[in-house]
Amino acid sequence: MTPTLHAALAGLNPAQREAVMHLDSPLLILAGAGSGKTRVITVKIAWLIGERGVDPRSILAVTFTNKAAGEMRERALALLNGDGDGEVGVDPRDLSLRTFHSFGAWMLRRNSDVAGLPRGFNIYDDDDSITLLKALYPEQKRVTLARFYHLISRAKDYCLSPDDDLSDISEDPEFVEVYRAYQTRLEEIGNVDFGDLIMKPVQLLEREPVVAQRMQRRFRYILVDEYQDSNVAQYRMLRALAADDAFVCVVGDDDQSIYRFRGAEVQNILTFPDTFPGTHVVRLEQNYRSTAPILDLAGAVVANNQGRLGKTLFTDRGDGELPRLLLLPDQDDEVSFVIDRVRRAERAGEEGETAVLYRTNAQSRAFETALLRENIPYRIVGAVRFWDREEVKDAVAFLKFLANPRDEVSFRRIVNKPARGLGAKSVERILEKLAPARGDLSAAADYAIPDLSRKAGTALGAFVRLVERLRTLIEGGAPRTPDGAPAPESAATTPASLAAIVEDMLASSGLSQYHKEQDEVSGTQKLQNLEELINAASLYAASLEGLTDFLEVIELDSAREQADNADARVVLITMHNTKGLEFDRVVITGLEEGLFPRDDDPEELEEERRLFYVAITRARHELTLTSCRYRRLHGKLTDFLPSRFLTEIPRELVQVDADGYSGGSGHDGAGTLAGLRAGRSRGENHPWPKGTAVYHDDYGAGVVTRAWYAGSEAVVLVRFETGATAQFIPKYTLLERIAADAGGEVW
DNA sequence: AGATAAGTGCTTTTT
DNA sequence: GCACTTATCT
Repeated sequence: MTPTLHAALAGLNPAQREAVMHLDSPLLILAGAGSGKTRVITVKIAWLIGERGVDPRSILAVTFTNKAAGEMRERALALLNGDGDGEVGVDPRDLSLRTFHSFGAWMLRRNSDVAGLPRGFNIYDDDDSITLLKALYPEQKRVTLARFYHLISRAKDYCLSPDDDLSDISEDPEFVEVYRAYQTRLEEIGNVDFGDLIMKPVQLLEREPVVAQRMQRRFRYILVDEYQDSNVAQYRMLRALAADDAFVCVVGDDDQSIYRFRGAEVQNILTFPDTFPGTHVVRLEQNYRSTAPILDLAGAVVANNQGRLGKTLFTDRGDGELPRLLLLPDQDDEVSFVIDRVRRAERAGEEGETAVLYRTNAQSRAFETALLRENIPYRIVGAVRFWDREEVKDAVAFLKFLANPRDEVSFRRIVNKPARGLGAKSVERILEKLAPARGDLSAAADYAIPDLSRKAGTALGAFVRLVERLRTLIEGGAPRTPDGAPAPESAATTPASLAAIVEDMLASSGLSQYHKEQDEVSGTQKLQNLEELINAASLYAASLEGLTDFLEVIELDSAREQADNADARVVLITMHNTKGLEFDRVVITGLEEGLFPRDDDPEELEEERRLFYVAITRARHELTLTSCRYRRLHGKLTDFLPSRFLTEIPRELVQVDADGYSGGSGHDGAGTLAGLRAGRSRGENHPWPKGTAVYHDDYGAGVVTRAWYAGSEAVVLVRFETGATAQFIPKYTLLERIAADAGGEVW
C-alpha cells in the first residue's frame, strides 16, 4: 500500500471505511450531500488496486458527467501513483472511468460489426437528430419534431424500440411511425443518437452471448455513481454487464434525484437491494461541507417529501449563521443584493466563490448585465457551450461527413456553406441519387452532377474532390490507439496530428474565410473559436481512429468551458448544474410560486423540492434565499406569491428580512412563513392598492379607487383624469405605475 | 441568396 | 423581452 493510500484510509470515518472495504456482496452506498462520496469511490478504486492487487483493467467505474469522471480518475491515480514517482505505477489508460454514454460508445466502437455500424459512425446530438427528422418530414415544424424527438429519447431511456409497446411513452398513433422512420433512416446512415449509446449496447449484451461474455469476463468490479439518476436502460446495462460473481457497487442519494423528466428512475436505487440479493447497505450521513444551520434547513425542506429511504445528515461543525431569507420588491433588488454581497466579499477579502443559483437559464440575464456593468468578473456555467457554437458545429459537421460518407445531416449542413451555388433544389437532386450510390453522398453527388446547372455542377465537383482529398489524408493515417481508449498523450507525439487536417479542411472548404467575414461584420470571434478547435484536434492522430475519438469527445464532453474567466469569484449557474459542486456562499434566487416550483403536479413537486434540497446543500458557510414580489416574465410584469417551499420552512430556521416588502413580514402565529401567502389571499397586500397612481396607454393617467381579489387575481377599479372609470386585472392589462407610488404605501 | 420583416413561444437537460 | 424561426422581398 502506498503511503498516500494508507493516509487516505486512515482519514475515513467508520462508515466510509466500511464502504471502501466491503467486497463480499453487492453494495449500496447511500451517500448524503457532502458526505465524502467521491472520496469513498476513489479510495475504493485505489484500495482495490493497491491493496487487493486487482487488475485495473477489470474495474469499470461509471459516472454521469465527464467532469466527475475526470475528477475521479485524477484522484484515484494520485492515491496510487503518489506525486508521480510511480509508487504502484498504474497506467491511466487501463482504468475504465467513464460516463455511461462514453462507455456505450466505446463498446459500440469495439463491436461495430456486430452492432451493424460502420467503423466511422458518428454520434448525433439533439440538434442533429431533429434535423434528421426535419429531412424526413419537411412539412412539419421544428417544434413538433422536437417534441417527437423528445418522445423518441424517452422511449430509448426505457430501452423501447419501435416494435415494442410504446403506449406508456405516447398514445399518439403517429409516434410509432415517426420513431420507426427515424430509427430506420438513422441506421441506414449508420450513425447513432445519445439514446442509442445505451440502448444498442444493452441489445448487444442481451442478444450476443459472445459479446456479453467478453465484457463480463473483463469487468469484475463495477461501480456506478449518482445511481439515483440512472434510467431503465442504464439499469439494464448494469444488469447485463455484471456477471453473477462480479462485484457491483452503486452510490447515490434518493433525495438528490432531479432528472426524472429525462427518464431517471429513482426506483432503480430504491429497489437495488431487491434486484441484487444480498446487498449490503452503507449510509454516509456525516456531512463535511456545510454548517449546521444550513443542514437543518435542508433537512426541514426535504422532510416534506414522501417515499424516501430516509436519512439524517449531521455535522460536527456546529457554528454558522442562520440562512437568510430576503423578501424583495422586485428582481432589480435581487440583482442589487447580489452585487452588494459580491462587492462586500471583494472588499473584505473573503475567500472562495459566491454562487448565484436560479431555476431557469433565462434568469441569468439580469445578473450578467449587472455584473458586466459593474466590471465584476463572473463565470456562467452551461449557457452557450463551446461545441454548440455555429462555427464550431459547421467545422464538426464537415469532420463528421469525412468520418461517415453517409452522414446526411452533416452533409446538408456543409454542402452549401459557405454558399457554393447549391440551393435546396440541388441538394434534393443529390439525395435522390442516394440509392444507386448505396448511401455514399459523395458518389451520389457525382451521379447528380449531369442533372445540375453548369455552375452548380462545377461547384459540386470541386466540393466532392475536396472531400475525397481530405478523406485520403485521413485514411493514410496512423493506426488506432490500442483498445480505443483515448490516448491523447501518445497520439500527440505521432508526427501527423489531426490538427493539420482540420486546418486544411477549414481553409480549403472556405469555412475560415466565411466566419472571418462574419467576425468583421458582427464583431464576433468565430475565427478564434475555430482556431481553438484546431488546437483541440492536435491531441489526436491523423487517422480515422483519431478522428472518431476526437468527434466522440466533442459529442460526449459538452462541458468544455471557455477559459476566459476561469478564476472569477462569482458563478452563475442553474440549480441542476450545481449537482456535485460546492461553494462558500450561495444565493438561491427566484423562490416564487410559478417559477420554483413551476406547477403543482404532486410528483413534479417532489422533484422540485429535491432540487431545492440539492441547491441548499451546495453552500458551505453562507446561504441566502431570495423571493421577489414582482418579476418581469415573458415581457410582462407579474405578481408572484412566495414559493410554497418557503412556507414549509419552520420560522426558527431562517432569518427573515422583509424590509420594503408590502406587509410581507407578517407571519402567522404557527411560527411558519405561511402567513405571507395567507395574508395575500385574504385581500391584504394588494399589488395595486387604493390610491396608486397609474397610467394606461388608452385612458391616460388615473388613480386606483378600489382594489380587491377575484379568486387569486388582483383586480382594480381606476378613475382616470378624463373622468372615465374602468376595471382591470393588472396581470393581463398593461398598467404603469406613475409618480413613484406616491406615499410609499405600495411596497 | 441574403437581408429584412413578421410571427411565435418560451423548464430543467449531466449524455 | 427576446431569441429564434419563417415568410417575403430585393
